[in-house]
Amino acid sequence: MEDQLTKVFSALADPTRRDMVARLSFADATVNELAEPYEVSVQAVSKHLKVLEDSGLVTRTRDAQRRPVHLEDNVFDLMTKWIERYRQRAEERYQRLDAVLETMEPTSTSARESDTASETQHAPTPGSRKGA
Amino acid sequence: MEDQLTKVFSALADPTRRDMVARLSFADATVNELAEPYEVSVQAVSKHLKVLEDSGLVTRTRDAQRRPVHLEDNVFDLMTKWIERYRQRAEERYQRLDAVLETMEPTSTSARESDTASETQHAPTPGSRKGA
DNA sequence: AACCTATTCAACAAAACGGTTGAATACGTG
DNA sequence: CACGTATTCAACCGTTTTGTTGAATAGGTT
Repeated sequence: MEDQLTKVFSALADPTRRDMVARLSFADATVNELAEPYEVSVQAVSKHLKVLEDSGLVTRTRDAQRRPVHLEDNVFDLMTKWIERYRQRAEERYQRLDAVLETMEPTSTSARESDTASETQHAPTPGSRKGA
Repeated sequence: MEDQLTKVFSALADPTRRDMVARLSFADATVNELAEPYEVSVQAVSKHLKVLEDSGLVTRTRDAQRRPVHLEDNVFDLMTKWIERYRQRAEERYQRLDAVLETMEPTSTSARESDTASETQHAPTPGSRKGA
């Protein structure tokens, strides 16, 4: 898993991790502090933190044997930009009312221009392949 | 996995799925159309679609033996709301400059009010438990 | 030095994920 | 009706994820 967008989205795809982010939005915290309210081991929380860190959502500084975790707000923009881009496009399309029609009979208006759509990598090169 | 937020985030945590959403923002498409550019089987794409559908990001109508997929823009708001909420809070905190200090010595200003943080469910009740 | 605390590393297991192939099912058409 | 196309279901498989426990590392404290 390379790209940051994937990392950020998967990082937030976990309720515990989202809750940690929520709490970190108020104040930095140590691993132990963060682990306290959850019913999982500190090690598990440490792993969650690693995921968040790898995604760029949090950073860790050092304070003696403690490693305070800090929420990095800038990464959020990455997501909102992605979301807004397509949400807007979908909305526009809806407003123009083509929506329902263009599925069945491309009316020249749009239909086939999905070229620009691909987010950098078009063929996500998955594992093997059907005829492989 | 119950809550929609989790479903939506995990749905978008996959590059292929994000690309499908991107393409669907231009026009509705059938499973086969969607599968075409990728190097995976149609069945795989069908599965991806199911994930997107379960998350509420897309809906499927019926047109003879075809099942056109339509992007449901409204779900995006769910995410942006969540994101904005905490990004804003983190930003505010940064601007007040408490940020660095409050980790080491709670200066009465804030530090412990993470109560409101928890997103509905505080204890995400994971699998078993350490001492179980 | 001996010890306690904070955090991570390592090995392991169960479950989820993403893909595959083969067989259904649903529907239009010669 | 036989057939072709579109799509899904089912069983299976390798990899990743999430959690556990036990041991290691880092840094204060007495």
